[in-house]
Amino acid sequence: MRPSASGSNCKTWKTLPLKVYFRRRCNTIISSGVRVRFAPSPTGSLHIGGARTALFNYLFARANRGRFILRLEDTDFERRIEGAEEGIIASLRWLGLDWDEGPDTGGEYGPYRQSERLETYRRESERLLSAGLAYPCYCTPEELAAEREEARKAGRAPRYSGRCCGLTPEARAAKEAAGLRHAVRLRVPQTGQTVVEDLIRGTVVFENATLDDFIIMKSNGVPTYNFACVVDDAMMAITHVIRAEEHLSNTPKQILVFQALGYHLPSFAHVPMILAPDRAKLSKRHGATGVEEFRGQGYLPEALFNYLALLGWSPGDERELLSSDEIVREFSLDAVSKHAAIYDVQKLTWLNSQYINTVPLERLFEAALPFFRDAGLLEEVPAAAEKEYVIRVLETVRSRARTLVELTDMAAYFFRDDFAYDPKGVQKIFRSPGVPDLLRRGSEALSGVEPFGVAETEAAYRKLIDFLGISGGALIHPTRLALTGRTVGPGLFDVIALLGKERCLERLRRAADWIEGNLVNQ
RNA sequence: GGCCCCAUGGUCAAGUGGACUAAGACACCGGUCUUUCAAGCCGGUAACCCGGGUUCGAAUCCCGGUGGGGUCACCA
Repeated sequence: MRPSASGSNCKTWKTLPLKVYFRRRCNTIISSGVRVRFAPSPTGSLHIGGARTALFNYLFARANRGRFILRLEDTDFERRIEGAEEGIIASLRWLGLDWDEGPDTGGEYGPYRQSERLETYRRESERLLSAGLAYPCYCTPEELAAEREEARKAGRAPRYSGRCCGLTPEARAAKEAAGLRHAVRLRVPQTGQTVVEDLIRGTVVFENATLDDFIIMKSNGVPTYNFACVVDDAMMAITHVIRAEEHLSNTPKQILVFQALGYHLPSFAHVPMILAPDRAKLSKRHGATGVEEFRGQGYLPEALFNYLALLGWSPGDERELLSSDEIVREFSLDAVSKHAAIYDVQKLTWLNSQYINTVPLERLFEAALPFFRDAGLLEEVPAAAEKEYVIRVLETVRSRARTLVELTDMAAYFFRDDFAYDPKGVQKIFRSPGVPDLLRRGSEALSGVEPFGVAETEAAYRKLIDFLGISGGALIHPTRLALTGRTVGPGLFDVIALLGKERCLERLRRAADWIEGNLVNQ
C-alpha cells in the first residue's frame, strides 16, 4: 500500500491551492493506471523474439505513463538454468529497457519470482477446490501419456478422459489413504464458448468443448503456467497482457481461470511472432538469435531497439531511424501488425551502420571500448590523451564499419605495428617495379613536413607526384599498403596525419626493406 | 489431425472502398563522387496468394479454397 494513498494525505488535498489540486487530479487521470509485465522463464538466454515482446510491453507502458513489471516464471525447476535470470536481466538492461517493479528492483506487488509465491498459488488452488471448481486428479503422468498416445493413434484429439472428475469423497479418501499424490484440474464447462477480446486480433472465439479439464497444480504442489500466470496477473493488477501470439491458444484456458477465481479480466494483446529466415519459430539451430550474440557481434543497443520496434510496428510513415524517445512517443498497439515477421539481419546491420555513423563520438567510444580491449588494442581505460586519439581514429574509420567488430578490425593498425601486408595487395601493388624506391622518396617527402596535418602532408605528396611525373595512385596505393597493410581504408592523408610522422616514416622504411627482402628476383 | 491466427516485392512495411499506372526502407543492379573501399547522392529491377461474391468502383468488405504459422504436457 502506498503511504501517499493513506486517508490523512487525501484530506490535505482539499486544502491544497486550486491549481495544484487540479494538476494532481489531471495527473491521476492522465496516468491511466496501465500495468504491463514481461514474464520470461529463466531456462535460457533472451532471444530477439522475447526481447521484442519485452520491448512492446515497455513501449506500451511508457507511452501510456503506466508501469512496466518484470516477473520471472521460474516454476520449472528441472529446466531452470543457473545464471539465466542474470543473463536475461543483463540483456534487457543492455537493450535500454528498465522496469518499475521486478525481482531485482522490488515493488509493492512482490515477490516477482514465481518460485517465491508458491504459497499464494496453493491458497488460490484451495479456494477452487473447496468451491468445487477444481478437483484432485490421481492419474499418473504415465497413464496420461498412454492415453494421449492411444488417442493420437486413433486419430482423435488428445483430451483428458475425465476419469477423476467424478470421484466420490470416499474414493478420494481411499486414494489419499493409499498414499497417492494428486494434481489439481480445473473443471471446464463443455458447452458454450470462451471469447478472447484481443486488442490486436479482435474477437477470437473458442468452443469450450475443444478444451479439457487441464491441470492447474502439479502433484508436487507447484502450479502450471496457465494457473500461476493468471494468479500473478490478477494479484499484480496487470491491466494489459501483451505477449507473443503463441499464447493465444492458452488464453481461453486462462480466462476460465480468471473467471473461476472471480478476478477481473485484463485486456489481451497478442503480438505477432518473429520467425527465422526459414519461416520457422526461432530456435538454437538458427544460429545467432540471442540478444547477447548480437551484442557480441558488435551491434549497438540503439540499433537493435530501433530494429525490433520496426518489426511488427511502424510509425506509419517513411522514417526508419527512430530514437527510443520518438518510438515511445508514437507507439500504439493499434499500429501493430497481425502477421508474423521474418527478421532480416541485413536490415539490422544497415541500421547499425547508421547508428555507428551518427551516434556522438563519446557514445561510440564507450560502446567500442570493450571490443578494442578484447582485440588487445587498448588496455584498461585509456588516459585522456589516448582517448582523444581513439576518438579521432573512430571518427575517421566509422563510416566504413557496420558493426563494432568491423570497426575494431579497421582501427587495428592505428594501435599496433605488427600487421601483415594483404597478400593481394602485395601481388598487385608491392610487386610493381620501383616500389621500394618510391616508398623511400615518400618517406623523405614527409620527413620535413611541419605541422604534420592532412593538408600539409597531402601537399608534400602531390609535389613529389608532380616531380616524378607519375599518377597519384602510383604513390598513394603503395603508401597505404605500407602504412596499414591494407588496400582499402580511409583517405590516405587522414591516415598519415593521424598516425603521425614518426610511425609513418618507420612503416615506409620497413615496407621498402620488406619488399627488397622478400620479393627480390621474383 | 483438431482448434486458433495470418496472407502487399526476396525481407521489413505504408495502405482502413475512389487520390493506387500500389509509398518508403533493407538487399540486389547501374550511375555519380573519389587516391582505394565505404558512406553520401541519383536512377533501376521487383508485390496486392487463388476463385467467387457485394459495389458504379475492391489491395481494402464477405464467402470458399490454397499456403504459411502457432498450439494441443504434471514446459513455460
